[in-house]
Amino acid sequence: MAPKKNDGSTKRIMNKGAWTAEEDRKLAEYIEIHGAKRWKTVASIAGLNRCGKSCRLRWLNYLRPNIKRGNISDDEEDLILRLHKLLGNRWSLIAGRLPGRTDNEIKNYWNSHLSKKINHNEKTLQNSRAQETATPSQKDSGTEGDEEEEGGGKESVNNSDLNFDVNEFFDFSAEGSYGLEWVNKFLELDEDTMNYSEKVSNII
DNA sequence: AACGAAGTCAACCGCTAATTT
DNA sequence: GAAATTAGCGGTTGACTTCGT
Repeated sequence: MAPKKNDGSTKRIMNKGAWTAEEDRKLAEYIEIHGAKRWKTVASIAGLNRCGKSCRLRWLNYLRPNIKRGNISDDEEDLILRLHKLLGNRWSLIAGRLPGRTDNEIKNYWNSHLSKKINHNEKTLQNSRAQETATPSQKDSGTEGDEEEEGGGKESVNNSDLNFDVNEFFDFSAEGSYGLEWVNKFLELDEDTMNYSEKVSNII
């Protein structure tokens, strides 16, 4: 039998849309006591006429302690750009390396700010390249700038010259540590225009 | 001041993966 | 091992706000 869709197993009409302060309070109170698990029961026991998914999302993106909101710093932006280049649209992984930021926030920030920025940069890059073609020079180093996207989807990074399991390689299970060592290591290497294979062998 | 376009962000949806029974 | 349930992810939507005319 196919798994039931969502958790809307009952015919009850659930609340949708923006959360009220009262709902927030109930949810936070419940989680404080019982912990953040079994979202379906959280919803019913806490007296929230919401589906479990909605509760989970609200907690993770808004009510959870230590959430940073707004004002993404230049450093954070830079990190997002670089991580996205490495990981693609794997927002939760990117968010995991930015303490206090949520995947939803980063995804939104990317879609509304950074993607445009990148498009703009690519255009200017293309223009300058077009001018350079008058004097054909060094071969196009590939990657940089034009790969964008397509990292997401499955659990692997597909670059022209590299295909590996990101989770396996970087051990994202080290939750909470926010260890940025590997990122820094990678990003240092990224400064050069070396290809991914070189990066990996260097990290190893 | 009014109105439409563009931008932003919270929340929902559909799906897969992981876990439990 | 199979089925059911739960958790989590990324894409998308829609309400609200800001900006330009």
